[in-house]
Amino acid sequence: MARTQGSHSDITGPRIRKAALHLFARYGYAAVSMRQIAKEVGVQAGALYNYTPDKQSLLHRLMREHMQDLLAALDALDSCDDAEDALRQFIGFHIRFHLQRPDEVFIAYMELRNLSPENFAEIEDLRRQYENVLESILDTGQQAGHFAISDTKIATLAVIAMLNGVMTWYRSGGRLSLDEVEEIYWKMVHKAVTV
Amino acid sequence: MARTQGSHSDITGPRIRKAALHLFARYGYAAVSMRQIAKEVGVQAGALYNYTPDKQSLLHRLMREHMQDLLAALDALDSCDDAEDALRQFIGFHIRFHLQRPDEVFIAYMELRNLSPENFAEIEDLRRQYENVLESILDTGQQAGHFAISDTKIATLAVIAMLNGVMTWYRSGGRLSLDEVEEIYWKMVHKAVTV
DNA sequence: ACAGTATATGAACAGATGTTCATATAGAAC
DNA sequence: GTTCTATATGAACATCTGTTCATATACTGT
Repeated sequence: MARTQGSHSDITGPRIRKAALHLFARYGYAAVSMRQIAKEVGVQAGALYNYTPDKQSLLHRLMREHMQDLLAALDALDSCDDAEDALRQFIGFHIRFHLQRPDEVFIAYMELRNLSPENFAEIEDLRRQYENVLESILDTGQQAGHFAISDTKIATLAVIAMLNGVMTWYRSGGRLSLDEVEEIYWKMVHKAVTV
Repeated sequence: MARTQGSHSDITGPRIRKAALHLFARYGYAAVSMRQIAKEVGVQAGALYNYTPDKQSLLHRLMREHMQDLLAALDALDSCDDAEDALRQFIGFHIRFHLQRPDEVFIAYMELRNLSPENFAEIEDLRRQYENVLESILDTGQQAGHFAISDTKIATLAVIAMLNGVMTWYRSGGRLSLDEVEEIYWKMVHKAVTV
């Protein structure tokens, strides 16, 4: 056999990335073979190389696109003049965006060490950009006298780490609604950064 | 050749676990081969099987021993009557214990999905025990009227997630001393859980 | 209908994988 | 010194690894 009926790069390409995303998130990049990805797509392993130069690039692309989507979505929010409003908005955005993309989040977090040095540097830069947005919010509130934070750099990392914790336990249809989760975290974070 | 000079299970055993710990933390369980571990120890791959029935058991043992050490160390602390004292003590303990064992912590966190179902259940149980200690502290303080927490279960996970964030950025000899880090996190957590 | 291009197959590559085992030597006990 | 056991070797097993490539078929434009 050779080219199959209905085959199209517009279809196969996304399907490959979706399968890779799913498998990488579930078993880890190193534990997943190109043949497993191909099998999930319903294709032979060789066909994958029409869509990625190698396995590493497949991982890198998934992570890069995720981080770019994250930054674009954050950028699309209405801007808030008040730091407290901005912080609340950030918390809600972070929780909702990440809960909608559990696989991407998991990979972006767990597979950093499987990136080549150049690819790693690029992803780290995107991550830093995201953190900087929160840090600016905390800085602004601090200078306006609304917040009382010992160290805004650390507070930034602490808040993000805390919010990321949600991904490990939240299940939709569970005890708490998304609104409730958002409210609980907002209360905790707000108290933590306020005088 | 066969048995080598100076060979002893009391020496080789720990060296194998140390090498596995180091390599698993650095490259991930799936990405590390038995031959790599053997090479780091200075031995042939076959010799590893005098010390572990298989690769999976090697990972499991490392994780189990780490969690048991953690629980034992926590248990050895002086007990505090006051919930605020207990919380502060817990925060300091968590940060210091985990920073002393970065490889173990990393593995216990990242390699859960590479455990067999039975092994996973065992490690999860130990983790739960640890979380329960913090949850009791929060419950006690809540009932005594010192804390104002919407949901102690979530607050427990939030605090631990926040503290775990320290492992990703703290470097000894860096900008902040351990005492300073502890103080900053204590302030944030204390404010977050207080009225 | 035909030519050109896009997209797949499937075999092949060299090497790595976890694990087993017959065998050999080192150390311990008497 | 002899016997027994603990501890290693190194070859072998079948299978899997990422990647390449000649080839064949499906689609696209004329």
